Amino acid sequence: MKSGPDIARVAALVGDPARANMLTALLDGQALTASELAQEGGVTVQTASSHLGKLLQARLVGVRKQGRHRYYDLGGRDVAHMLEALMGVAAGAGPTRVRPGPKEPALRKARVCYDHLAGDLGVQLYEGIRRLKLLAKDGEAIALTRKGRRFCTDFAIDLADLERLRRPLCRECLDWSARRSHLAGSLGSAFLARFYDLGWAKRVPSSRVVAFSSTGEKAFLDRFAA
Amino acid sequence: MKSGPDIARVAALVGDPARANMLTALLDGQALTASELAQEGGVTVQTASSHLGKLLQARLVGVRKQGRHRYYDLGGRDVAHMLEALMGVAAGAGPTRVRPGPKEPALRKARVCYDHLAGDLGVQLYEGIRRLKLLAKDGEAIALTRKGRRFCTDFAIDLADLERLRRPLCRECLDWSARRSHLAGSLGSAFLARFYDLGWAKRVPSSRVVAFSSTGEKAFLDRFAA
DNA sequence: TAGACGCTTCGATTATCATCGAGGTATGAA
DNA sequence: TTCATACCTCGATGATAATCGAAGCGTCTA
Repeated sequence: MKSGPDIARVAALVGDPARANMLTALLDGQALTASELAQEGGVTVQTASSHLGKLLQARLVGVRKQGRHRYYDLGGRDVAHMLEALMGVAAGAGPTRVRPGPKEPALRKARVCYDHLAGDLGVQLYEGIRRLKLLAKDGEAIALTRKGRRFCTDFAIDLADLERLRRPLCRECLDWSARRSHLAGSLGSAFLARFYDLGWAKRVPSSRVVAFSSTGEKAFLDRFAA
Repeated sequence: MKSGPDIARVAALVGDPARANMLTALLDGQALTASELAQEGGVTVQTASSHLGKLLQARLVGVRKQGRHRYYDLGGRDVAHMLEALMGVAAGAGPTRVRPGPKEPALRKARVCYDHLAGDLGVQLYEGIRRLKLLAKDGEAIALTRKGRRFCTDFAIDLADLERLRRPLCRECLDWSARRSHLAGSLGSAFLARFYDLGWAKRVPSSRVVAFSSTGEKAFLDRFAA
């Protein structure tokens, strides 16, 4: 009966609206201060502090002290993955369907998932580079082909840098809106950073939306969704 | 702020211990009656009924009436996936670490995940058939190679049968214990069924453990983990 | 040193929800 | 019909936990 990990404990933590909002706010990978998270959660700082204490104890978030601020970030990639999985279920569940707010279509199109691109464009990116044979499945891991490595160099992504990290280079991540995979891992992260650098896209403040400029989107589609 | 699906609602549902236990009991894909689920959850039937009503409304479970019984099963594959993701986080979280009960190692080695094989042996199966080039990634979906199709026929798996279903043939599923992918989809399901048929393994009653006989395990490793 | 700021801890209040007894409604058996 | 089973609904009870005011503790600025 009591087999496997204690799933109810962590689910209950995410089950509180205030905490859920905080976690979702952290889902883009950037760290936020306790007061900012209180704002995101729609509660006072005292309440938020209590919540953060619990999340911290369960390792769902981490902290870095910096001066008189305390920066909280997500506990890890598996936490992000779990949250996205929850969204996948929540999206198609309940009689109280999520009413598609004004931001919804934008989120569906392109958003940040921890530190890489998700949404329609994220899926297009992944499928594009698969179609161009820049990536190949080799056994368990996805790996860059020779052609892929050349492409990255051309695209000003320093592979040597990425490979020094202990983090896997390529990884699939399931998209809750598109229900398809997109590219995660350090390479996914590097791609997104490059899009920012090139001025193709930028983050919309205080949301997970990634806004592509019209020229940026054209360039993006040109490269990857040919 | 209020962007994306209502994650707290579903998390709160899973957050109750009784409901969590019920869901975990359903994770192996077989349907259970309301009374059986009450037992699994450690509550009376009235309480269980209340819980099941909520889970049903949120589509986390489904029902089939059959005579005077009501068979509940998991709402879908995405629900199963979410639960596994939660386990992944719960496994490595909290100061109250899960104490590895007697069943734990067995669960880690081989268990049922909805309807296919998970755990170490599940991962070995997947990696084995990848290594043998029976599967290939083609764009977005994983597909059987010609060699793979021949293998299945030899292994007495009726592909034509499987392909009539609307369900995808091959699919990856992330393992919470091994943190690697294993094979899901109707093919994953067919493989497991075949292992039962061959007498290589059988289910341990009222648990998710899949017990391989010693000869069965040898045959399994011979084929897939060569 | 004083004061402002960011955050946490403590304590009291309140609302939510799981729980189960009692009673009600289908289904199946005798 | 009558009884038993499987399940659900209703209502009362109780425990848990979210919430915020007040107060305390570091840290930065002047």
